[in-house]
Amino acid sequence: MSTAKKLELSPIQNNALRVSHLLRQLSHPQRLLILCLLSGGEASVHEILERTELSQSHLSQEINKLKAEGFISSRKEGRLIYYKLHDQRIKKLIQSLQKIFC
Amino acid sequence: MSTAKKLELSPIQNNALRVSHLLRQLSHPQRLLILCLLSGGEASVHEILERTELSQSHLSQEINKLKAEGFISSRKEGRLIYYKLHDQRIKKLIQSLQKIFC
DNA sequence: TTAATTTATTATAAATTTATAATATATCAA
DNA sequence: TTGATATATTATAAATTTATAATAAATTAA
Repeated sequence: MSTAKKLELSPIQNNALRVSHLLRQLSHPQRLLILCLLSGGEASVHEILERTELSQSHLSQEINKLKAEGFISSRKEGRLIYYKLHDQRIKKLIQSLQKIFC
Repeated sequence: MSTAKKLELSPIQNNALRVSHLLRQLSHPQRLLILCLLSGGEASVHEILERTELSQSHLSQEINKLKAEGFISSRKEGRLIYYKLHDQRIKKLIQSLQKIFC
């Protein structure tokens, strides 16, 4: 049903939907910050925790969202978990944002 | 008070806040579409209405938000109101998005 | 084994955003 | 002046997002 509805959309509407959905993830300050940090390379959850202003639990949830979207991927090493950017388009976007706004 | 809090933030936190806030505006499909349309040049509310999937009232409200953020500006001509992109950074961002995702 | 550390999960309260309906205002044409 | 058209405003219901607290699970060190 929602699939059918999506298929009815014009290509432009569809693009707007796709891209806006993805931008929603970047529209939260701490999530954006996480992606910026990771654009500089891999980091453990603990390292990210120190550089964002989130509680442990909250950070974990936000990381989950980014992972669910396929933006980041993880690697386990002992009891640490390292995350890194997984989507090249997101990497490009972060770079564009830095170029334009920072 | 909230000002004081903002001043306490590190420059990086501050950037994340600024930019995420602005991305929030682009993270709504029809708002993003409006900006994309306007990146192709001026358009009247009525023209925008025909190319988005919003009610008249809803469109007006969304346009208001974009205007309040300084993303777009208006010009009145008779009973029509024309809007156009007002922020060069937003224009650049829309172009980047199109390049990366479309 | 026990305790400490690192990360995830679940439930939920609080805040914000989105959408709808009703109404208002301004401009023009007849 | 009246009616039609274009746009804005206000109130508010509904949906979504964000944040907090409590708890769980996995790993390592002692």
